[in-house]
Amino acid sequence: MKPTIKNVAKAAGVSTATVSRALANKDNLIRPETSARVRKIAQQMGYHKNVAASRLASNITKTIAVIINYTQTDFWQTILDGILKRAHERGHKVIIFSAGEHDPQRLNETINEALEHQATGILLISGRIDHQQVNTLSNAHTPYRLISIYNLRHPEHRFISSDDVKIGIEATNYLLQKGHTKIGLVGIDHSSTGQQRLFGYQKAMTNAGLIIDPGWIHYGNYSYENGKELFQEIQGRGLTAVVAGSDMIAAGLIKEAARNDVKVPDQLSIIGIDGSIIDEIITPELTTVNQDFFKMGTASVDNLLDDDQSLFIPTKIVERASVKDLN
Amino acid sequence: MKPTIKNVAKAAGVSTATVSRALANKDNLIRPETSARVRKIAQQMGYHKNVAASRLASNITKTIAVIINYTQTDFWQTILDGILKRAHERGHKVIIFSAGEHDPQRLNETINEALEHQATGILLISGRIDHQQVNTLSNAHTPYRLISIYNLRHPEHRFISSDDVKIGIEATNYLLQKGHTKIGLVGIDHSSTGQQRLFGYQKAMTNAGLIIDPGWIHYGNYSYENGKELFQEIQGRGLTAVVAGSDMIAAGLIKEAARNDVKVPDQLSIIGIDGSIIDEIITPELTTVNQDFFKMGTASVDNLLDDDQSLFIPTKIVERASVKDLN
DNA sequence: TTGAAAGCGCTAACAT
DNA sequence: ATGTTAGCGCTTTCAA
Repeated sequence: MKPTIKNVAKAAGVSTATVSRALANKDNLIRPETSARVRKIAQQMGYHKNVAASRLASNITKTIAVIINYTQTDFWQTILDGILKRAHERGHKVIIFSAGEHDPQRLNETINEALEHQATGILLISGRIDHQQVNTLSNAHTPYRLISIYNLRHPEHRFISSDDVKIGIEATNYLLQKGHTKIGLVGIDHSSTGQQRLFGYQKAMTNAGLIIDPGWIHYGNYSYENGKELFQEIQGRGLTAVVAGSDMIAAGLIKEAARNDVKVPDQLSIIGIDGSIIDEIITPELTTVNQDFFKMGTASVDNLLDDDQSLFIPTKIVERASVKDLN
Repeated sequence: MKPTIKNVAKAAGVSTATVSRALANKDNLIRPETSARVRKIAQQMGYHKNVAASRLASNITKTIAVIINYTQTDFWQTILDGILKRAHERGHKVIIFSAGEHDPQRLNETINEALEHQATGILLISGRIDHQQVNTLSNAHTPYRLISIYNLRHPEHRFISSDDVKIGIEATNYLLQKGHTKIGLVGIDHSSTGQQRLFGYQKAMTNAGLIIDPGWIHYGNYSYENGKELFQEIQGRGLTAVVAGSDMIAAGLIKEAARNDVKVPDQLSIIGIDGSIIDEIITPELTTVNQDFFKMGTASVDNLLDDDQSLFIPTKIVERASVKDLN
């Protein structure tokens, strides 16, 4: 049986209150010698406080629950880094719940688990979420923020995200400025993020007076494998440039292009949205648009704890999106 | 104020016991209509059970705590995947604690946090750990397993790991069979893992009757950046082949080799230990030794819950370590 | 099938 | 500086 505060109290010949004080380092409420002695005994017994009981009694948690609904991409890893750092700075613990891979049912369960933990607040990192799930969150009495997903028609759901419409516009404009007119969009998904990027792409093309051939747009799941698969879709359509929905899609496209003797960027320019740690590793030809994911993490913590409004993390795409020697 | 079970009970005109039964789906102890009615009311109120109180009262958790002490490499991600899958299959929740990056102090705190959570057991994924930390774990009254780190001199500390000595031997043998005699070992660290790999390398070289020049061995931290830095260390030593301590190290070496007009594998053969998702992406020249990290995750859960002995995850290095067109 | 009540391990007044 | 005690919100006998 695990030792409880009572066992420690008895072993030390003091009351449970004294043990509690000693372990909580309430130095002004306890004699240093007593405190030290109690702590030593507790350690010897291998005692660790029962956080459930502690929380129940004190009603304070200082814990941020993070839900990761992760996909093939690893963009959440850097976000999590940012969250961990800032949360630690602000004296909060972070507890992470994983909701499997794109499984709505499990995401639902996981949201409930997180809610049950009575955390200070919940951060949900997800590429996709449905109505019911957001409802569960908003009906509960726990502050939450959606990271990297938003719907401007529902301003009541606070979010922290990159401005995907802007990203779509800027990535497309970048290629337009290089003189391209037949530009494809490959590998976006049907979620909020994908749709906003699509919207940005359409806006930029239309602004430039260009007509988009529906065959220039191909959906996917942001993964490397999918990038490879999608390469054949853009063949034989006269495209000279492609906006890839993610850096992994771009990597897959480039890989397949090489296999098919299509020279990048001479015959086909590819610009990838979303940078990650593999930026430079993937291939020398590709440098990706790097959203400041880390900052997204820190901002999320601040936004949640300070109860601020929704926030777009500015991304300086064009400056960073240097596809080297592109045409 | 968040609704409690009392509020729900009052709203439904029943006792708290009935609410508890309804929410726990104890179908044989409650009339279906009552149960349904109570659950509906609870949902309308946005009620979520307080998991702290629940655990305190029932004294069951069915939760596995995972501590990630992550480093520059991302090998833990696949392990975590395996853990999540198996834990879910076995009806356990997983709660993840992050211990920052190679910070002994924080790792210590995090171990304590995990211990306080009264989980069924603790899985610690780490490349390095010191004596004090393992002590904390073993003195507490919670089962634990060390993942990917072990010390054969301390059989009391259960682990799940690849057999790094064997990996070192096989990777070196692979190059020996190709006819290399001047083989370096680059990027291993001073931890258990690194030392076992070094031991394997030494054993293989000695077995082959070769003398190791101390200048052939270079320590590092398994990261891509470090791989690039270490390239200069192996220059001008007459090496024809290198065992890289990790796939990221190998990627860094290859990148720098290219910058220095050293042809891989014609002038220098590089074999990387540890595969990860970036296997194929990094460069066509490199395919890495892929330890079955996912299996390591699932095995860890089983091993912990079934209270089995320590376990080496078999790795079929040679079959997988095809460095294409190498020499 | 439901309710009353004890108690899980801890914290925080309040008392001494 | 330390002890006593009343809960925190829930589950679980035991009774009805």
